[in-house]
Amino acid sequence: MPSDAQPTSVFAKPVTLREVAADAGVSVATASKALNGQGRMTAETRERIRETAQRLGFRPNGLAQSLLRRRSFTVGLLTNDTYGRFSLPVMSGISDALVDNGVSVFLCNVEDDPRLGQLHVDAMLDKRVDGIIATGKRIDRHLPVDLSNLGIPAIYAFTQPDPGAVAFVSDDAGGARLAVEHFCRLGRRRIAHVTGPSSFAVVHERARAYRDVLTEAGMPVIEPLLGSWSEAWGRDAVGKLFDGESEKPDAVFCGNDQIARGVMDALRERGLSVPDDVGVIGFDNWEIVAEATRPPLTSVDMNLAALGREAGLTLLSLVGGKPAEPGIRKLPCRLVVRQSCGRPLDGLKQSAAPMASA
Amino acid sequence: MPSDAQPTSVFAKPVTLREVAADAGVSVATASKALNGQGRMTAETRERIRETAQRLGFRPNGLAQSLLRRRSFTVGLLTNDTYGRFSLPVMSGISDALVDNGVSVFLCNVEDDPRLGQLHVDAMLDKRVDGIIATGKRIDRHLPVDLSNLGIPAIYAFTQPDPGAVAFVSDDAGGARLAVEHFCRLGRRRIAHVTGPSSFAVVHERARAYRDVLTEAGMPVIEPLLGSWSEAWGRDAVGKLFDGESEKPDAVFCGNDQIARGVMDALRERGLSVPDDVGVIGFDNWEIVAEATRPPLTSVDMNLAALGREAGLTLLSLVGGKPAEPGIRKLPCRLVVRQSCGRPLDGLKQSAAPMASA
DNA sequence: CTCGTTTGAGAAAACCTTTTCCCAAGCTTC
DNA sequence: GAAGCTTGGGAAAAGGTTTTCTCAAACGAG
Repeated sequence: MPSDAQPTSVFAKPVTLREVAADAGVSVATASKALNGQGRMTAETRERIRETAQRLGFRPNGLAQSLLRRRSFTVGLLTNDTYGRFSLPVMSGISDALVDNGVSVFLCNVEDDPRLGQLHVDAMLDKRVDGIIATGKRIDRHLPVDLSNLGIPAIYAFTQPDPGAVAFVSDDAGGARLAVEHFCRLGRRRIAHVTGPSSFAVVHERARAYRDVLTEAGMPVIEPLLGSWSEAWGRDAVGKLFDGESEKPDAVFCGNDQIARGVMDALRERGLSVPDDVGVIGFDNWEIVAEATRPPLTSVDMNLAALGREAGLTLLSLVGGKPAEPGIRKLPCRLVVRQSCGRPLDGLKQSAAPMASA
Repeated sequence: MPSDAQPTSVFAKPVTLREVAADAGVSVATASKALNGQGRMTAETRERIRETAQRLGFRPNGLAQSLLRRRSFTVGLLTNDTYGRFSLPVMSGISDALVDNGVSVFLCNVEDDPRLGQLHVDAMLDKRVDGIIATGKRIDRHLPVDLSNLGIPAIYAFTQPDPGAVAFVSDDAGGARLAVEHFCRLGRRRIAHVTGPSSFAVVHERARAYRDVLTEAGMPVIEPLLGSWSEAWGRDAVGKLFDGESEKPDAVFCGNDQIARGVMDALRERGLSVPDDVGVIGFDNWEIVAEATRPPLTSVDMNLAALGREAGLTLLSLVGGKPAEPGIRKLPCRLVVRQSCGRPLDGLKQSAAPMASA
């Protein structure tokens, strides 16, 4: 004896406002107003309609609403970051910021294929997204799409923007300062920098900050070692830093967590202790890597979720008609301290004496 | 002197079919038919309308179309996989399969929060998605959402389905067989298995396959070592396997790539060579890990993109009204051979002689 | 020359909701 | 008792497209 109160059978046709109105014995106009708290009517009528809607499982058709409001409550997110290492936190931030406003996000991976990019942008335009956010895996490359004359707002997050657009990126120089200054405060005297290839803009930005901090502090600058973003390069770099005749570093600031991991592995294989002999700091705070190193890796976090949130909110206000200052906004990084950078060398070990054991 | 052919100024209101029709001097009905290749009219009329639409930059309003067709060409993807390690390949497969049909994907991270799950499901329902796909980070846990009486088709991909639903998962037992049989073919005689915690169903499934293959081959079974999914556990497990008095393994099949990495690191630290002394195979084929190990890691790939593609296509046919057999479909894994498992021991080293160096 | 058929194109309904305008009934006020 | 106001609610347009009917003109056959 099934209760027939709930008409929700599998694949039932959604119930419309018209049906609710009919059931409650009013017009669709009145029903609409009742459910939206608009118009004037007796409390009794309003309640009866509400109840009917509830009972029937009415749910307003978003497509019809969107059509009328000329607003789909939908945004598109384009990315070329296959692993989602950067995009996913950004996505998550965007989604967080928008879900409360009833806005959903289309995620589209465009690889580096302009055809695919066009395909997805067209699909978004057809679906009348309210705006588009572009994100990527590096700040200095443009996605293979043209978002400049779409008729809807576009925002760039962690990827190279069009000129005149609004963009949010991480403050890489600031992040690098955070790391190097932390080493300084901890009493490290010879700080090296191992980073990625010269073709990345952030490599130069961070290297410059590295130099600046050390120069300001009157400490020796070791020419940054440029290579690839891999563990293998991190291991190689340790050879270059520790094999020569010159004085050995007591700290290494790495361009990403994978390099840091390589550095740490190589140091251990040489019998050097991290953090006692050499402190290590990474970049990206990719937890899956940072928490697997021995000891866990101190790393610069780019606050990508916050960046995504900002981007989402800004897009929303753009959609709402409020103009936004075009240009690139750099959002601060933060240092996530774990154990690879060591604790303050207080008294115990005040002079610059790297390589205690070995 | 700007060319005034293109009316596409920034934030221009989209041009409608009505405007195209007016400009071409026909009715909207005719215009619609002309652009869709429907109806009958002179080739001249059709061409003129097409050209007008082109010139005006007309793009049919998908919302209006969806409203009429009762089909939004949109699907929702729910996941709780924060790192996207499993979800992203699935997502990519789904997207690949659907983009050609003009279908876009809403991605929603529901964490493990029922409130968030409900929120996102409601948003999808409001937006009239044609169907929903649930995916996750493990096969034996259900997402914190109820997809059973939504009135639209739901499919499960790489996550625990509702009873009676359609689901696609990886064939973990098959994947394990692939790995162990590969070791057998390569001539390894003592194959160990280091895997994750007992609370995961796949741990038992794979362990069983491991036992079965060895038993069938008349080879010794070492009781599988259950621990966590971490590198640290992989390193510990090497201690357990190689410290005792019993005969040492010459191969280790690991439950994921991180464990495999830990195993390889520990073996190297003991002076054992991979693959010469001990072969190692991982699971997941997480390239970022598998390609960073020394040497690169042979690993079982669950073909998640293909799984996503299947799920997408099946959902599409469900949406189209074709019924699908409910139940769980296991999709085959494949072995990605790199260097950690070694090459066939041909002649050179036919007897079982592990631990050559040490 | 007339009847029937084909051709080209338009009118209108449908999809579902929101909002503006309008109207009738009841009430107050003088 | 009439004029004006308030109250409760409905009719209709709007949003943009597709599709089914309908219709007039042109054409062919007898």
